[in-house]
Amino acid sequence: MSVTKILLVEDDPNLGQILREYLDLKGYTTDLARDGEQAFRVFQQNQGEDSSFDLCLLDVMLPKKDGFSLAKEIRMVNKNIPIIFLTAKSMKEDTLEGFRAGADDYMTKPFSMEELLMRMKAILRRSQPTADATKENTRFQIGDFTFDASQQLLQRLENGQVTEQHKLTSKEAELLKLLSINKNQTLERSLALKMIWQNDTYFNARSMDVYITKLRKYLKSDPSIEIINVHGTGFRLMC
Amino acid sequence: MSVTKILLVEDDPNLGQILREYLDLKGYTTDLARDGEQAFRVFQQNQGEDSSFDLCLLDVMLPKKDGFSLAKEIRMVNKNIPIIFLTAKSMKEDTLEGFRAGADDYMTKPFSMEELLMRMKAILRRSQPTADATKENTRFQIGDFTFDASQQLLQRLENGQVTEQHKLTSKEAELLKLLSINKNQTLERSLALKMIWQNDTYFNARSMDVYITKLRKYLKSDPSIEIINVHGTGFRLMC
DNA sequence: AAAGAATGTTAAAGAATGTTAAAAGGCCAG
DNA sequence: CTGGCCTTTTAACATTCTTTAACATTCTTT
Repeated sequence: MSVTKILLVEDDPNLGQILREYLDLKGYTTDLARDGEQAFRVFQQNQGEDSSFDLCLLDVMLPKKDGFSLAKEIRMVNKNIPIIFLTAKSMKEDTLEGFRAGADDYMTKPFSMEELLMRMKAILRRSQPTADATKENTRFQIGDFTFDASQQLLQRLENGQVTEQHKLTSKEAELLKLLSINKNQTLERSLALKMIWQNDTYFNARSMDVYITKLRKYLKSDPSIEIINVHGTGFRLMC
Repeated sequence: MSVTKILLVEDDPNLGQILREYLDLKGYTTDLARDGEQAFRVFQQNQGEDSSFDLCLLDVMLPKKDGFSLAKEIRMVNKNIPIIFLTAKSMKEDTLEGFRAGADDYMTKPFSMEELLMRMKAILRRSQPTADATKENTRFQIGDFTFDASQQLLQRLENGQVTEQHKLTSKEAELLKLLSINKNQTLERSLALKMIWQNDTYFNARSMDVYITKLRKYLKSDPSIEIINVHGTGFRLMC
């Protein structure tokens, strides 16, 4: 990884183009997306490859999907990637909300491109050493179970012996993966729906409930594992 | 390293004291130095030990040795420690110079302490790979009862035997957790409402009263436990 | 002591979730 | 192309959670 790749998401064509040119001039490779949904598609396509992004610059106000939601989804796929918000709003609530979503920094418009560059460097300097931790984790430990998300395989191991094994369907595996990433934390319903079913509707939500029941059955043999419901919010995998 | 240690360098006694108290309140251990030379001495003395600092907050304008020079010297001793500048000057030249000296961030006075905290957390999260938000304290002792907030499980133990067990709902658990954190202190109604129900309205307050009744029922079997009401203020868990 | 507000308690209503089974959709071998 | 098999969605019914309503009691103020 010699070239640093930036995902820039900005709907203002003017600013987007200028920033892109500036960053390219400074030796970065920049991909520019115009809205939140497009951005997430681009991000996912590049993820895991040799060509995955090193840093995200996200406008907060975007068409189709706002920057904060986008950040949450990106972090779901890659927990470590640095994220900087570009925002016209300077209200405290917003900045705090942004940091909660896992931002590393933010810039309030209008900003100096030099300062942006300095902040990017400060963050990249810190995140480079961990760069290999960026590689996507597809293996999870869940109580006695080992779950390989890419193989969609869930195995129970008791002193080295495989005592139980389930081949999961794609939907089962995707849901269990999201739960595993957020182990011991609440996975928001709407987030899971958008990640797996693409949109949050009543029927998809019911479908998800059916899958929760299935996962509970698979994991039943280890009583220390539980998928608990947080009423009105989502689910939490406890172990 | 369970406690995060901060080196705070600020010559304004007022601001220094306030910041220190705020950070201590938030669970950090803070050392306060008044000038650049003193600061560097304190830093060196703590370096290398188990008790070395995790982050520096440096005022730029300091007696005896300015913040930028101090930062350079500190970086000489420890290349990785995160540094945040506190500056009254907002001129671009200065901020750039600061970043060149190896800053991770800077705050222009006057700033919000909350925002400072958010930025500190963003930086610490990245520099402490082991920081795991899942492992906060969630176990409480309430009379004969043990309450695990993350598992939402309330058990009565009598000489090692579980004689009673309640799986709490999310709302029940959140409320009992707040009460437990403030054990033998008054938990303010409006605080609990904002934390659990997001806003303080008449109906949410009544809902909370219903939950208080439920918790009292769960805890009834140990007469040494009481949830008392402080009229017009809130509730207190006594035991 | 009386009035008004705050709290205590129970029950009912409505919404969310749990679970099972049947229907619909997709894929592949024959 | 077509029947069987697997996956996913929809339907139906059961259960649980939260809020709201209603009425009782307690507290504070006057």
